[in-house]
Amino acid sequence: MGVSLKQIAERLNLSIATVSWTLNDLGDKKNISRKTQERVRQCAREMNYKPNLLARGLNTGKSSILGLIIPDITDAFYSTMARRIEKEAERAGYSLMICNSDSSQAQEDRMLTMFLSKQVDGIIIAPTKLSRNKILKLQEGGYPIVTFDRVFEDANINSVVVDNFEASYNIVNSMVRHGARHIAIITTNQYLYTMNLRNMGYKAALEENGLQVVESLMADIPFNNYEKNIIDALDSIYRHEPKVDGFFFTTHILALEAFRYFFDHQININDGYQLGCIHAIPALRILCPSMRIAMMPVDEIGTNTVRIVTECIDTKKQGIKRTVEKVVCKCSYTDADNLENE
Amino acid sequence: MGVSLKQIAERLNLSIATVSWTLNDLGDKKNISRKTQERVRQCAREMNYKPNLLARGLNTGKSSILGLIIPDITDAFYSTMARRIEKEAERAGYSLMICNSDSSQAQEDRMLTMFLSKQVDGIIIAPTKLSRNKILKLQEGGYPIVTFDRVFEDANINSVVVDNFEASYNIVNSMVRHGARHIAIITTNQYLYTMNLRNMGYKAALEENGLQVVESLMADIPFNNYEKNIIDALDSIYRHEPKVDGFFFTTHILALEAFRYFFDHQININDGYQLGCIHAIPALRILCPSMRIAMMPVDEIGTNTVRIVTECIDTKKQGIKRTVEKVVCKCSYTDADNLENE
DNA sequence: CTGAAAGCGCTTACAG
DNA sequence: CTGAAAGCGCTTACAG
Repeated sequence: MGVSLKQIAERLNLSIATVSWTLNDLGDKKNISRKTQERVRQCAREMNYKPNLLARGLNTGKSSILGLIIPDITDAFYSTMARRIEKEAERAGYSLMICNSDSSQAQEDRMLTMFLSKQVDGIIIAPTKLSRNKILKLQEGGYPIVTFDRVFEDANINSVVVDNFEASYNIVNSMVRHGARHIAIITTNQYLYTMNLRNMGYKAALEENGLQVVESLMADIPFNNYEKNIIDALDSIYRHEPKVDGFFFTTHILALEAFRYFFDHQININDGYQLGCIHAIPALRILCPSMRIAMMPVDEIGTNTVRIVTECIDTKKQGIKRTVEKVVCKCSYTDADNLENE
Repeated sequence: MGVSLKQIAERLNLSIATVSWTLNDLGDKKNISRKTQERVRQCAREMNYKPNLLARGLNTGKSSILGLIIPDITDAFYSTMARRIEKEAERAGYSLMICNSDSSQAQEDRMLTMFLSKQVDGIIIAPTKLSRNKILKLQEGGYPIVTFDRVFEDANINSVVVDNFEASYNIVNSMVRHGARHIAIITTNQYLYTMNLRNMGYKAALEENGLQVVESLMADIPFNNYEKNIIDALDSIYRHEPKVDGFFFTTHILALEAFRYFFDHQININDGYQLGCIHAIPALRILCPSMRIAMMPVDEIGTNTVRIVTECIDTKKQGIKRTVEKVVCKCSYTDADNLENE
């Protein structure tokens, strides 16, 4: 094991308290002589002292760790989110534990209990639908927790949300205005509230523009084995709706996968189609520079989730905290402007 | 705070020890009556008892946490590695803390000390060159630590390595055999041993095939602001070596970025060029289906890093542990065969 | 069959 | 100016 306060204290013939106070910069406040403080610091350096955070945590009841639960770190959206949240957490004096839930409730449950056992000070989570009750109970018990991305319909849970309806509406509306008449929508995990909103935004935009909502243009892809499922879905769309002239992808993962399909089937998607996507990864800018994109505000979401959870930790005050972040809808990946200004 | 063993013990009029043993499945061994055990379990369930892992860790000297330090979780290679390692760690009974080092030694240092303070049981790290001494010292002190990906030249540190020289050699050799005569190589962080090996593999393949190593075909991109730097580098290559007919990318990040350049400059890279890349992401299969790829064995690396670090934890025995994993060099992304069988 | 007690390495009132 | 001591919530010899 490492060096303990006790060892330093013994070496210097001081009490553990004196050493602890000095090393925690309470020396002046505790009226410990500058000379003693210097001796302590010197000795700690020599012995390469590192505080045992388990002991400290046990004592203070704080671990200085925040827990993050996301569906899948290999999803570029979540990895950038994780990075951002790590940075914010660090600034607030916390380190971050990241766990994947695989979008499975069982797994999410296990991560949640593990975090609680580890005495994590607060939890940030992009939850599956089914965890709602558990999360709600935690929050009601005064536990600092905040949801993002896959938030719930009701407003009783701390959350950082985004207007998914509006984002979808704006994208699809713009596609129509630029000439698309038969726009397909590709969703997955339709049961998620978030996804549902995107679906509704799509429908609203069509109806607003006097276009029909056509069932066979709407594909919901089971996320399990989506690589195969999307092929079937696109096949079906082309079979039933050969005049399809637009695709609205509700996640960048499906968009990328669709491009594989277009490529394999030698469909020149950059000609005669309007495309739109919720969020995007850099590769998409190369594959389809003209795609309309509703970019998730990663920075704002990151900042606010951490802010909310730390606020919950600091002030034990109740009350639901919820912020709504602006999605930037752009005409293309590189475009700086917001679509709404069209 | 949560429920403690003490509270359960008081409620049931038992000792803390009895409760602890029962809940840790030592009841039978300790000859605690089945009836008592049942009462304890029942009560724990009712009170929603969750063990405080800080306390347990402080006591046992084990945190059951492994630390992972990687340069950047948004890099697809590292995120898949992290996922894999998390899974393996879990199977071995550990949870994983992931930290980004940003390839900065200062940051890496801080993460390392943080992990030690948190009493992490072992560390897996893709290190920057400069951390060598620190890591070596830790290992010599008996601390379980293993490196991967960015390993060091000497063999004194536990590591899971890959034959970067051979991988590069095979890729470039195949490019030449398929007709390329002026192959550019794009590197970054050339100072890393790993990168250096890739560079040497490239040179060896050229020389073996009677081709000259041309300085102006070799671009080393400073990773800071690589998006801009690669543009300058490619500009320079096309200026000095207009006959360039092949590109060997030493990382998939640079490859993707180069495709942006090719696209912006309307260079049809799928015609008249031989391409090769170390590792790849799915988008590349769409952008350039004919690219030769040396795929990093993510699963094997993940399995072995965890195996080595847990072995170090379990058996305190010394001795350097090192494994060399096979890189699969393929003719194209979807190709199943190994290039060597050509 | 079960308990009393020490100890893991800290922090922090309390005391002088 | 500094110390003795309790306690955070566990585990685990030791004892009966």
